[in-house]
Amino acid sequence: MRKKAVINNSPVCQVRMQAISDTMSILSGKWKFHILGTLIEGDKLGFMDLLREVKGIGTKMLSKELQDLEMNQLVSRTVMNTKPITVEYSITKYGKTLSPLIDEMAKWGIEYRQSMIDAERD
Amino acid sequence: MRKKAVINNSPVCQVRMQAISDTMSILSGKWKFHILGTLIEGDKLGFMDLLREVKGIGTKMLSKELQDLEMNQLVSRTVMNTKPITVEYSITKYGKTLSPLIDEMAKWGIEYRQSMIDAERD
DNA sequence: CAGGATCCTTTACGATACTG
DNA sequence: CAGTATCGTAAAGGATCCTG
Repeated sequence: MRKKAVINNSPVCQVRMQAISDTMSILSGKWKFHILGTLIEGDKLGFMDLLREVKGIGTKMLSKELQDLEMNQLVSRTVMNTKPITVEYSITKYGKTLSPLIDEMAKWGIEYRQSMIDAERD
Repeated sequence: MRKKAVINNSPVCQVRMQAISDTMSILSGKWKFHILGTLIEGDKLGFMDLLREVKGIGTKMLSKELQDLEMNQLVSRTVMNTKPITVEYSITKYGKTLSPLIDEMAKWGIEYRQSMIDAERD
């Protein structure tokens, strides 16, 4: 009878894993963090503004990702009364609750780059 | 001449975006956070242990993701001197630097669930 | 036990053209 | 301007079988 590795599979831990999955699925894809980051920097941007700022993205992806984010209340979309019509996207109050997470990602990434540079000099 | 939205595209900001991309690409895919989370909870797990703990994953994905993580120094792999051979996977010291990020993901996900529940009762 | 090889499905993503 | 529609490619992921 072999030993079985026992890890912490308490309810708390299951909830944690589920939470991580939730977060990941909401922020999944290549562009969401970029879009959110951009909107956090510069509040109120038009579709074309985002297309320019989020380097490399196309209209299809931008449109789709914005819809996802809007559905999850992370960004708001306002159609302006102009002609031709313009739209203003901005981050919601709720979307701003992602700032600590985004900051952590940026922080870790920066430290990662640094550790790569350090490792090169040996 | 139309107004152009000006956002913060300073070098600092570019670096930040790049850092976020780096982090994402290292932790990309459906399973990396799960594997890391599991290894942080229960240090020293065999391949089969992980296969059991990371619910839903198959051998191919597990194997591939572990290799990715090992390549980035986030987990270590030790072949034991047994027969048949067994392997011990564990999180590295460097891998543990991801804890704050993982914690943030879990935290946000939990709050997200709660906000969904709250929104339901209106 | 640990994992590679193979085959297959599905999803993500991208380029381009078009519309109110 | 702000998208949608269409088409095509590539990558991700999964099921199953096989081997040292």
